[in-house]
Amino acid sequence: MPELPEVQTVVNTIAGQLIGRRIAGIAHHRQTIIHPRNFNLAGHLVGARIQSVHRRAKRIIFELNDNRYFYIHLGMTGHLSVQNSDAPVLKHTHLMIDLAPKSRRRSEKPAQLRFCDPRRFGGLFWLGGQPDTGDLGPEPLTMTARQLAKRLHQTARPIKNALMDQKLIAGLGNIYVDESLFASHIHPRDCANRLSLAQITELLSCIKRILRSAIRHRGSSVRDYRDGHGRAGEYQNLHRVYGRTGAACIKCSTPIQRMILGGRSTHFCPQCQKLRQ
DNA sequence: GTCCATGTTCTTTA
DNA sequence: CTAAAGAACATGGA
Repeated sequence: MPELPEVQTVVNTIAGQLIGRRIAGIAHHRQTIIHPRNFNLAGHLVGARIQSVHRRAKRIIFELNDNRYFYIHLGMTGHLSVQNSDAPVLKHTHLMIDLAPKSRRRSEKPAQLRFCDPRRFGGLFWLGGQPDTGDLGPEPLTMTARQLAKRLHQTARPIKNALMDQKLIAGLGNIYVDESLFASHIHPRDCANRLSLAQITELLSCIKRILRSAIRHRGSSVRDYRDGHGRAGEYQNLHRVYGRTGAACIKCSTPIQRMILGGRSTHFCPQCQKLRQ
């Protein structure tokens, strides 16, 4: 489900409904999606107020009023939304956080933040007082080409694998790496440390343009992804290589090829993205 | 039954 | 030591 644009869109669609609200209770949760295991979630959350909600890489970071933090990762199929407490509970809903009413008006219906995740690759991660776990690379949207070049030149991995590495650059996933490499005419298997500064400058500029456009289009709904209102994104209609195996390249009509790199499907145009090695 | 899936982490292999 | 490759997690759709 979620790469940077999708996670940003979820934040954009739920933050306003959460900020300033007190957590009144935990209605239901499955312990295995809570980290660390056996963490007393209700004991730490109930009574706290949500101060801010923001995105870091693919994580949705919640700041509580007493300077404690946790984040929710959507994994591959996670959905996060604010719903009325009497709304039907979908199968695979693993966490429901009761929100205290915003006002005292009796007409306001009780609401819950709900986390639903069929494959359970996602979860809630308690951070305590330290929001920066130190295991993530820079944000692509604020990174400089020099910064990216320095990091890429330290590894001989294929550029596709390097860009998927959250410690090297944080927030990209399979869709946006493939799309960015196509846009910058770089073969996915080109060695990261053999790319020129000019190529990396172009690559980063494509990454930024594509991510911004994807956020404007509220993410890519290929399969499972929905925003905080349950609404699909639109950027999947603008994919040029991802999921287009065998279809004609939008620039040169050559059939888009698919190969496996880093254990993931990798889509590219063999004509527009020549291997330079 | 088969293969595939927007992610991360751990283990095995080279 | 490094890094590549593979498996694992769990569920569902084509």
